Amino acid sequence: MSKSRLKTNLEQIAKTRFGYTEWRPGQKEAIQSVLKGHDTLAIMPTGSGKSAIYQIAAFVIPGATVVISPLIALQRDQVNAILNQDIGDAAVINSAIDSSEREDAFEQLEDGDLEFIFLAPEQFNQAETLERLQAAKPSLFVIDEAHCISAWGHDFRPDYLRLGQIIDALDHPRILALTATAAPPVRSEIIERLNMRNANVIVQGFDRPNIELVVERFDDEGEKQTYLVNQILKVKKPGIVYVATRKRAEELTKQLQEHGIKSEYYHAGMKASDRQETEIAFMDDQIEVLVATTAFGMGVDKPNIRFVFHADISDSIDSYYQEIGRAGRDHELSRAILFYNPEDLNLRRFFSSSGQVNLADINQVVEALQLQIDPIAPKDLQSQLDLSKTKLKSALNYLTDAGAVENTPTGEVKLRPKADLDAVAEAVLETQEQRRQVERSRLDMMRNYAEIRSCRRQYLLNYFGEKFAGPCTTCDNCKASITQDDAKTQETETTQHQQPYPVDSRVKHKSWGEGTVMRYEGETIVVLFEQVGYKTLDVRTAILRQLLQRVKP
DNA sequence: CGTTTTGTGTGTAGACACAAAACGGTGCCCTACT
Repeated sequence: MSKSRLKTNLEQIAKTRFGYTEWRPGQKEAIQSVLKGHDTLAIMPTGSGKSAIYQIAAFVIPGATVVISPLIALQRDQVNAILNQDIGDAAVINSAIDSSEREDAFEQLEDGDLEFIFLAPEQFNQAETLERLQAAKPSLFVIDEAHCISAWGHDFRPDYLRLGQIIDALDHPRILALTATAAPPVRSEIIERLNMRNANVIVQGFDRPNIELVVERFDDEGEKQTYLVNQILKVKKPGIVYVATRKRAEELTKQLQEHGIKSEYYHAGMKASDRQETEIAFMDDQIEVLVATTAFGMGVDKPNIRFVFHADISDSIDSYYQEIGRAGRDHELSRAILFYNPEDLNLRRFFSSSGQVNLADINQVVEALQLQIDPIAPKDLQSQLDLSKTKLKSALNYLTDAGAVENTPTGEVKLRPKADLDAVAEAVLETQEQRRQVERSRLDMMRNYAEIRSCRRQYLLNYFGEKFAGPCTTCDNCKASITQDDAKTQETETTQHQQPYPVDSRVKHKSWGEGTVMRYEGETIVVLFEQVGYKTLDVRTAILRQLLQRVKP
């Protein structure tokens, strides 16, 4: 197929099947990358037609398409969207699907009558799922919301880290990973964990200039709450307030209702039916202010959200940007205010170190594995242990990374014969400690955002690897400095500071080990070290004291 | 780390002080019970 024919075909398909009159930025590029045979990671904002990328690619490439999606509700939405178009049949596989429907879906997939099959990574805990997909020989493997690999894979949903093995066991169909938000280190992890080959990364602009960025700082929790409620009363609605706990969600909602605001809360402790009802009411403009934990938001694309407030700080810039990005999809002016009390960092620190495995957990798993001659399924192993399913899986992932455990494609595990088990346990704990450090440093980056005096938009965009010199004129810091007339000269100076270590180059620090230069912030340089996470150094000191050495990659 | 719940001691009835322990966020899945 010649290039021009491919182009014409794509345009025709987009027009006739999807009703597209023109491409949105990055869409065609991503589709062409997949069609040319590249494993592709596409990072594009929600509402920019990410779904159409895999739908069109799947339509053009012969053979079935597997779509991994984290939430059953999202899977349902996607299937419905496909069934409303004339691009093939689609089905969902999950625990609510009974065995005959499941059987039908697999058979149709194998016979070529089903183009799309949607499932969560946990489905591969049943060996049958992989076997049936192997028989269907899918040609395209899509991972929607791919940042979940990095965000959830290490503790909360460890099956996300096994997707690479699944892909290999399927003889490596083309991979298409999609997400709205992924900073450079997250991108690398997605590529690595999925065993992507010849990977193409397509990134669309991150800037959302219609969202005003503001941080209000408090040292007294009571003052913060009062001010927050006042701001909610004043601001244009509808909007979302993110809080850290379920209890705060319920309390704040009650308070807002007493002020006559149409407010409801949303968190994972609610009945599924109530959650759904609340979400629909919010989408339908029947709720003015939704107070929610992080449970709310994935897949939500409501155009007229006028504000996203954070009553408690997020655990990372990644989470924060994703959450505020739900505001102003209609490109109208919207506000993102972070109500910052440094004490709130403690709860985030607690969350980021929970769910870890300790030495006793690891020993338990290793000892149980030593008694096994044949590979065993984790769920059979669990009955012999005093560990939650998630912790066991997480421990097994760490043991696999340390080279002590071998995984069969169907997910059974076996101890490697010659492993030095004490050394392995130590290595696992060290890897985990490194991860904890990196998580901490991600929270530090979030704290920096809250405390920074320069352009907040510049800080956010640079975090995602996008060049933006600032000032933006719509964040609180830029607005404050416009009145002071030195703002502009200051900014010019910052951008002209010396940058002796190129961005993306490798450097070595004598106590922090090796890392990658992420960005410059004024007179400081930010490096992401594998072992200790993000660190900010003064550029001049770094040079004078030779703190950083350049390393060849 | 901070807040809330549960447990202990006192000294004989109920309450009160204090200490210790538990809890705090994201969702698949699957099993046992209505």
